[in-house]
Amino acid sequence: MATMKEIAEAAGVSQATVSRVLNNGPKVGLITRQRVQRIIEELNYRPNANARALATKRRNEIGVVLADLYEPFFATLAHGIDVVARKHQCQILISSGSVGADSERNAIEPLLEHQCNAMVIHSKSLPDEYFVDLARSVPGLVLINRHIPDIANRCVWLDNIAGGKLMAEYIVRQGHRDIAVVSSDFSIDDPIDRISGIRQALKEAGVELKESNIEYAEPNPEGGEKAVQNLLAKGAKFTAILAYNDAMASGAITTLIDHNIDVPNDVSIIGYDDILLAKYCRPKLTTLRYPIELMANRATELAISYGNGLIPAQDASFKYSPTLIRRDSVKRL
Amino acid sequence: MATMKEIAEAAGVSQATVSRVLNNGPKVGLITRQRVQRIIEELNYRPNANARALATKRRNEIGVVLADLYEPFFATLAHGIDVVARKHQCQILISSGSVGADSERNAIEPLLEHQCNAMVIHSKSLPDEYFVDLARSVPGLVLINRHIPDIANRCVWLDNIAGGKLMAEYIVRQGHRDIAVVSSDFSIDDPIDRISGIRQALKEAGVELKESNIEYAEPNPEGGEKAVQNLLAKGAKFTAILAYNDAMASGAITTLIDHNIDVPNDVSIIGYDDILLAKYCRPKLTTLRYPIELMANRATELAISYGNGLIPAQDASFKYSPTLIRRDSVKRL
DNA sequence: TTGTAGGCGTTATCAG
DNA sequence: CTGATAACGCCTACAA
Repeated sequence: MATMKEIAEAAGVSQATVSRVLNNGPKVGLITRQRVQRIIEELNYRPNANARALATKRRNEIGVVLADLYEPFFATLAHGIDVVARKHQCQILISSGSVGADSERNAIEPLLEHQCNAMVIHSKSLPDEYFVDLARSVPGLVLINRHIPDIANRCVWLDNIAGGKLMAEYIVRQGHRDIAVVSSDFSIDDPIDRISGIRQALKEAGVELKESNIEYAEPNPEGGEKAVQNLLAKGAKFTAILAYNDAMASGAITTLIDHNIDVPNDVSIIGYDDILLAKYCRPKLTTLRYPIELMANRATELAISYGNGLIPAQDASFKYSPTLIRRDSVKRL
Repeated sequence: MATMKEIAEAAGVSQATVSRVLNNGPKVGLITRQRVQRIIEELNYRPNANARALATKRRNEIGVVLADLYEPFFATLAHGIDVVARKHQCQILISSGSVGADSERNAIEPLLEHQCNAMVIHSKSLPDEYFVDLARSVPGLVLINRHIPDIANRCVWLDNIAGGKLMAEYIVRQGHRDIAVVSSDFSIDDPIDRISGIRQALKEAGVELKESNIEYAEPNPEGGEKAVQNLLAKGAKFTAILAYNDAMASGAITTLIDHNIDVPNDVSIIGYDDILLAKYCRPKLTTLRYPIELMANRATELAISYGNGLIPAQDASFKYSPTLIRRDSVKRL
C-alpha cells in the first residue's frame, strides 16, 4: 500500500506538500496540487488512519458500548447512534457483550486504548463513581439510559417511574382493578423504577396490587411465557397485565392464547418499549413508546460535540419521557 | 494520559523494558517486571492502540460493512459477527448505511484507511471485479450473502434458488394450486433468485404462476401490506402467498386480516428469513430459516484467519441452504 | 508556495 | 536481562 513518501517522490515534491493537498491545506499551487492529486489517484493511495491519529491525537471515531446488537431495543439504539455518526463522518467502534461490571469494564477498556474521544455507553452495572472518574479523561463521554447526578450533563435517560405511572393510570382509567405485573428479574434500576411508578399510581387510585400478582422472569418472550404460566398456576386473578417490555408482553400473549384466554377480551395487556414487534404482533400491542432512537441521536450529538471541545453546560439535563401508544391489546371494562 | 516514556522514567528503566513487560516479552527480570507493573497500575497507563498499530502494521480490528443495524436481519448478522469477534478479542469497526454502489464504496473506504486486515462485507451493488481486486490488497476480505466465482473461497452465501424451490414445493404438497408471490422491488439478485426457484418448482409440479399474481414492493411490513392490497384490488385469486421475507409476510397478514380474510384458513402464507417476528407474530409464521447468524459466524472466523495469514484454499466454498420451519400460517387443502 | 525536520507512542533490532 | 536507536506514516511549525 502506497505511502505519502512514495507519492511525494513520484510527484517530485516533499511529503509536506502531499500532506497539504490531502488535508486541503492552504497555500498549495494549483498545478502542484493537481499533479499530486493525479499521482494519488494513480497509485491508489490511502492515508493511514493510525499514523494520522497518532500525529494528530484525534480520530474520527466514536466508541460505543452495548449489551448486544441483536435485541431489537439495542439494535434500534445502535441505529440511532449510527445515523448521527454517519452524518458527522465518524466511524463506529463497537464493544458489545457487556453484562455485569467486569465485562462492561472490559468493553470500555479497548475503546480507551483506541483513544476515541467520543463515547456513547450503555452500562448498568459499573458504579457511578467509575463514570464520574472516566469523564475526567474522556471529554466526549456520554451515558445513555442512565442518570448520574454528578455528571447529569452527560446522561441521556428515560424517566421509568413516569412510565410505570402512565401504564397504571391508563389501565385504571380503562376500568381495570385486578392488575398483574410481569417484570424483569435483572437486578438493575429499570424494573425497580417501573414497578415503583406502577405502585405509586395504583396507590393514588386506590387500587390494590397484590404481591402475588407480580412475577419476575427474564425480559424476553420466553420470560413472558413463563411468568404468565406461573400467574395462572397460582390461580392469580387479573383482567390486565402490565409487562416490563414488549418482548415479555408478546410471550405473555402466547401463553394466554395457549390457555384459551383471549386478548384483549379476557385479559388486557400493556407493553413497554414499542419495538417493531409491538406493531406487528397480534393483537397489536398497546405499549409505552421508549424514544430510544431519538435518545441515541441526542447522545451521539452530545458525545461528538463534547469530544470536539464543547464544554458541557453545568445545568444541562437530558431526561426523556415515554408516551402511551394505544393499539389493540387493551379493552375498556 | 500517561505514555510509555513516563512509565519508563518513573520506573527508572528504558522504554524497551516497559514494552517487554507489557507484551509479556521474554527475558525480563522478575523484580523489574513487578516494579514496572506497579507503576503502570499506579499511573493508570493504557497503551495507545494507534501507535501500536502503526509500529506493528496490524490491529485487532475487524471491519464490517452492512446496510443498516436496525433491520432484524442485519441486527442478527451483526450479532453473529460480534460473537466471534469477541471470542478473538477483536474490536468491530462498523460502516453502515450502504445502499447503492457509491455508498457501499464510501463505507469500505474508511475501513481500508484504518488498515483493518480482516473485513466482513455485505454488499449488493458493487461489481464483482471490485472485490476480486480488493481481495488482493485485503488478505482478510470475506463477503457475506454474495457469491463471486473468482473468489468463492471468500464468499459465504445462501442458495436462494433452493429456498424458492423449497417454498413452492411445500405449498404445492399442501394442496395449493393458486399461488401469489409478494416480492421485493430491490434490484438485487436475491428476489430474482427466489422467484426463479419458485418458478422452477412450480413448473415441475405443473402448477401455473400467473404474472398478475406477482407483486413487487419494498421488503418491509409496509411493502407487504401494499402488495396484498394490490393483489386484492386486482381481484387476484389465490389460496397461498409466498413472501419475499418475514417482514413482508407480516404486513401481508395485516392486510388480509383487515379484509376479514383468515390466515391460514382462507389464505396460507410462507415467509423467508425466520427473524424473531416470525415466531412471535400471530399466527406464527411458517417460513424458511435463513441461517444468517451461523453464516456470520463462519464469515468472521474466515476473515480473521485469512487476516492472520491463512491462505484461502483454492477450492473452498461456503454455500448455505435455507430450511423450512413449519409453524401455523399454512393450511393443508 | 514549498521544503526540512522533529515529534506522535510503540515495537523491534541491535548491541552490551 | 536491559538499553539505545531506528523505524512505522503522517502532521506541523519553522525556514527558505
